[in-house]
Amino acid sequence: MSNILEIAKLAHVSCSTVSRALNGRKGVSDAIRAKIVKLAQDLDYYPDSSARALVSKRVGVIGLIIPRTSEYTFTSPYYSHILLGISAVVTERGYQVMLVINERKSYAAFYHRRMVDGILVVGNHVDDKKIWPLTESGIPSVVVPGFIDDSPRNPLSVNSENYDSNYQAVSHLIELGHRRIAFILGYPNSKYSVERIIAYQDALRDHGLEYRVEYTPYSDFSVADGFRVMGNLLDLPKAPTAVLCLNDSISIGALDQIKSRNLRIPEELSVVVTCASDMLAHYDPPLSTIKVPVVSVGKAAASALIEMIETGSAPREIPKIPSTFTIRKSTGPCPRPE
Amino acid sequence: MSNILEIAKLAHVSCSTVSRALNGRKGVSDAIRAKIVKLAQDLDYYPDSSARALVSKRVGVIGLIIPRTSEYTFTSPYYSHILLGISAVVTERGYQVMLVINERKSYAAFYHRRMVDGILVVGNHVDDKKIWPLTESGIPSVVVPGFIDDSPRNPLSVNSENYDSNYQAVSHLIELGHRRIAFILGYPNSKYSVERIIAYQDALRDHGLEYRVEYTPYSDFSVADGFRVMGNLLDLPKAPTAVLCLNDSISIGALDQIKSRNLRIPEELSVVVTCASDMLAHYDPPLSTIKVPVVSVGKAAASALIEMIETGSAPREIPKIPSTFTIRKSTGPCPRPE
DNA sequence: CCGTGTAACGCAAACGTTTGCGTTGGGGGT
DNA sequence: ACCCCCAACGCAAACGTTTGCGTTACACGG
Repeated sequence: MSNILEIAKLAHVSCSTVSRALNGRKGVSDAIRAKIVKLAQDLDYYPDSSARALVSKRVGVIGLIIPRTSEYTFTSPYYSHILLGISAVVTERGYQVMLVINERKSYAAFYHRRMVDGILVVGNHVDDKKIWPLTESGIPSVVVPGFIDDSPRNPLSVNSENYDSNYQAVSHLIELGHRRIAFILGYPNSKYSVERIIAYQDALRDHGLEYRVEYTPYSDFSVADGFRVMGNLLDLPKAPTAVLCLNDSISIGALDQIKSRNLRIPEELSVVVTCASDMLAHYDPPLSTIKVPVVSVGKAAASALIEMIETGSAPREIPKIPSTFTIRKSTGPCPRPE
Repeated sequence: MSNILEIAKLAHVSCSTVSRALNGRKGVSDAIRAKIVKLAQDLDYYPDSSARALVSKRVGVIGLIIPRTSEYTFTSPYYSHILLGISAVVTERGYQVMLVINERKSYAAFYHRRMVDGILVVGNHVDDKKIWPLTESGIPSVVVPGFIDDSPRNPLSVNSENYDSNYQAVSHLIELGHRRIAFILGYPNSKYSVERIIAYQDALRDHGLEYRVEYTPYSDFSVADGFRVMGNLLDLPKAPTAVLCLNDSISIGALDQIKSRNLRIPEELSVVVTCASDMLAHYDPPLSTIKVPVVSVGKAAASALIEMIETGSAPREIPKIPSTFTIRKSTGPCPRPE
């Protein structure tokens, strides 16, 4: 309701002094600063964001693009944890988050209209043609998680390390004697899937095993599809003796399928799940898990974007957030060695 | 990059004419309007939101408060569908959505700083003390879904109709001969739970049945807790012959529990699920369902808020969005009549 | 006592847009 | 021919803040 000029009059100073005092800049004595701060408190003063943005050219808002504002993205534990990480950093750095849900216009328009200082794209199955204009216009922008190819036209991207942990998990199963190891994947073009399938293939090859495509079915990342695909695997003439699941939802669906057939874990079937959340933390038996630190990924992405905004240049290197493979009780010796 | 003045010079008109032309107001001839529009296109002109907001006092943004920016809210099908409805309306009406995730400051501060034109509170387990200042300051605000009590201090709220559909479902089960009917609830203080439990109690009473508290356990709304609570119910000395579940997640957990015990639906146990999403649409057998039109709830809330913003007064009456009870194959005659 | 540096503060422009009011010109009614 | 009205357009203030620059006053060293 009140503005800077009003405070200035009551404090018998100029409005520039009020601005400096309230923004914590130097050039104002402690006594006057205290008086101004108290006055602002009493008058219930709030700075007008629009006026501030108009002159300072910064609005303190980052745009969050969730390409599919659909059931899937909001519902997915993976994405909701990324959002948690983003929220934490953004709040800490004093920014706000604007959801960019109006996809009819280009993403860049939100920057050009000065509604946001930078853009954070969440989701790796994004239409490249809507992404490229961001880098071409020099708009501070980060894509998380990762990106499919490393074209120079793509913005900076942040991802977890996906190769090592998967390699370890597959090696672990092989060392337990398993030869028929399945891996339920997600969408074919997801970088998330690609890195892991390569690790899987490498581990097989390094141990002298053959890669068989029928053991690496795709899914749509959902619980229902995890259930369906797991059923297909178990119906194979040579059903796998061990299975890895790519994400939380697939894991839940697959475990449901296994439970519905009364197969014992790990006596009859070994299971390794990939977890972003801790929804499966209390499963019986405790699950051997590839834990993906998704919250950290979100934090790293937000940090990188804010650094781009504030320094005007891209960070040197984005650290890959390491995943960790932990052996628990859901993986055991192969029941029927060949 | 370019501004209104630049366009004005090139078009040999004043900047007020440019403003009127671009905003579709009358008072500018067709010829000049066309020239200005083309010029704006060529110059890649975007209006500066800050400057516009500064003078017009409207920013075209609504603040979205999700009290728990936690795993729960983002993950829940219920809330994600509300967000879908909100998104649709907000986009259609030309607004943007800002996530209010900085809970350290009061919600009202976002309005006073003119970052938002109104505030939409999503979630009914909200701290009242953070809500009240909204109405007291006359800030356009809507709470969805519903609110616990009808204190005049509370803002406008939007909810689905919850009583009738639940009454019908319970009556349906009673008419099938069931006498031991369980109802897995959510948090005790959720309005969502309260209305439904009253309908449940009324239906029992109207049919001369006794209400037994051990059949109406609380849960935390999650899949895991649905699983746990369903297990407790089935372990009762007098286990129920029919069960209702309050939301999607509880339903999934409860169905998992039933499946893990190999109980046949509906021969051994009748089930009625409450659905906001269609995650359970293809379940076998097809489920008797209380369908809650959550997307519509979100739409109604957003519409009401925008009306408050634009007219300055609260809408007369918010329609209750009706839920519908549909009988399918998961409810059958009571297996062991008493 | 003088010169110099510095902290504290005021002045006023600038940011880009909207909008009330004033002016102009031309057309239509009497 | 006169008056009046309205459409089309310009002028300039206003929105609230930030900030570069100028001014003042005071301390301090020489």
